[in-house]
Amino acid sequence: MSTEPQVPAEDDLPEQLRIRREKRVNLIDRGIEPYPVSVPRTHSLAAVREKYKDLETDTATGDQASLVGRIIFKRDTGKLCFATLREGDGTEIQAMLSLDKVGQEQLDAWKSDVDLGDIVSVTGEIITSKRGELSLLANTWAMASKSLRPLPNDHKPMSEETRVRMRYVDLIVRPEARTVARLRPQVMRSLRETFTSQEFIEVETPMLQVMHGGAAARPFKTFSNAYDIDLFLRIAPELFLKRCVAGGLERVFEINRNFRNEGADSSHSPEFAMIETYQAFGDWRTIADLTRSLIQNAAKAVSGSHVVTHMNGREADLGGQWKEISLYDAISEGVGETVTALTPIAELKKYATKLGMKIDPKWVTGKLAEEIFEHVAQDKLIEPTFVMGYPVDTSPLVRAHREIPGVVEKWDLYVDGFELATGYSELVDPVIQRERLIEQAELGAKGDLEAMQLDEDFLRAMEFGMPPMGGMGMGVDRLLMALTGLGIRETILFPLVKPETD
RNA sequence: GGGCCUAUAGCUCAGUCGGUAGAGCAACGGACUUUUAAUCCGUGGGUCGACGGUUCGAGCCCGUCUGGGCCCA
Repeated sequence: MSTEPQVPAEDDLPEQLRIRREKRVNLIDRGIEPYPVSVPRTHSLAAVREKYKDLETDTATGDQASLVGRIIFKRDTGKLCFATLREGDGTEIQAMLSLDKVGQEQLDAWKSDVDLGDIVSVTGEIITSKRGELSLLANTWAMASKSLRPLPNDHKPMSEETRVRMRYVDLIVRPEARTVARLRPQVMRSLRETFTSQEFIEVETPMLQVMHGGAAARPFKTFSNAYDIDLFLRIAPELFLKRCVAGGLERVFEINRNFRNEGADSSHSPEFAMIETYQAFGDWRTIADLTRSLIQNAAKAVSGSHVVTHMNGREADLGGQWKEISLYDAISEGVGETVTALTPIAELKKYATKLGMKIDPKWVTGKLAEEIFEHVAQDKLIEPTFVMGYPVDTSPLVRAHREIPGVVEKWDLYVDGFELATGYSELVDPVIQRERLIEQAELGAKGDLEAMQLDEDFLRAMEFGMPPMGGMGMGVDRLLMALTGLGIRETILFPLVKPETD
């Protein structure tokens, strides 16, 4: 079965598709190339807009230009035709074709050959119209690329499914889609600049891994013919970045794709871009400072200040020092009793039941505590908030808290109610690390599909001596969400969608 | 995994009580030398997601499946 869109036999085509195909054939029959190798273009539309921005109404400049753009608006009248050309950055300029400039033959051809969505080249004089619109008054025109499909209605937004399945059309018709597409590289550049300014170096570690580790998640599995072994698409780069730090690359980061074989919804995608970074001789506090500067600099890069404006108009202030709360204090407040990492699971279950939560019997004590926290507090975590101090049994790669028993030096950063980043004082004791990973392997043997595997090579690296370090992971797509207020499928150009079926 | 909503023209959507399928934009033919979602006259365009069932008759009711969305676990 092909996943290509099926084009039915010619005579079965919907009317509008059939007519456009006939127009293409008609062009060829008249010796006109519908897809020429090149067309005249002397200026970008943006350059013309910039140069003539102060031109008064109804002015003829005498300046000649050849402009190219996609027709997004077209109005044919008897002897004077108007069309709006749009180029990639969204800049638009009007083209005007009048009988006395282009002649009857070219005017008729324009009316019959050109449709909304076609890409055309027009050559003529830069003018402003009687209504003040900056325009090119054509002497001649040429087809640059004939569109065989009608553009969607410009005045009604496309459904979300159509936008995602046909992002190219979304980009043509919706300025916000192009804005978001350009926002991502701005953020990426800002992140790399912040890292570089603090002497972090970017490394690239394997995406195909012999064993999956570094996070609790189900992996995608694949197979190497050459090595005759199963491979996993990585769920996290953590264990390789720590190998780098062991080797003396003291400050490293990686921005790249992770893959998790789990559900997809408005904040989860099976493949997603992730930042991970490790700083030798740092800890969870220094890495929190780094995280804040990464996010605040990104906000400044896209909006000019630490206050970002979401697509729905809401303003979010990401500036200043951020609030810190203790996980167990928040739980205690939520249930009205003192809860610590040492509170027995039976008591936690009692509190959870009283809150009306459904309890998964597979949850360990720490997992239950985290679930209670999310239940009582997540909705309140709108302004940026570091949630400090997580249970040890859900965090096998984190160092024990230097004061609080049963707790590790781990924070989660929440913004707009979702988890944006997580940071640790990393566990570097190879003996304790081995014990924790063996516990994970036992969970895996018992059927926990998210448990980590025992990575002997990683442990060997740690046994050579890893410096104390802080580490952090942050979802790039989620950072985009925090900066724009959009859902994850809007921040990813081509999110995974199930194939269309006929 | 469970619940609810949803699928109709190229796009966005209506469709009442089960009785010949509708609108706007888009398209096609015509008029118009300053239009900005122009206006005016005329025209065409549908396997109503798929498969079954009930019925004299199904876009509508029932079942199954597929895609999409939301909520819950």
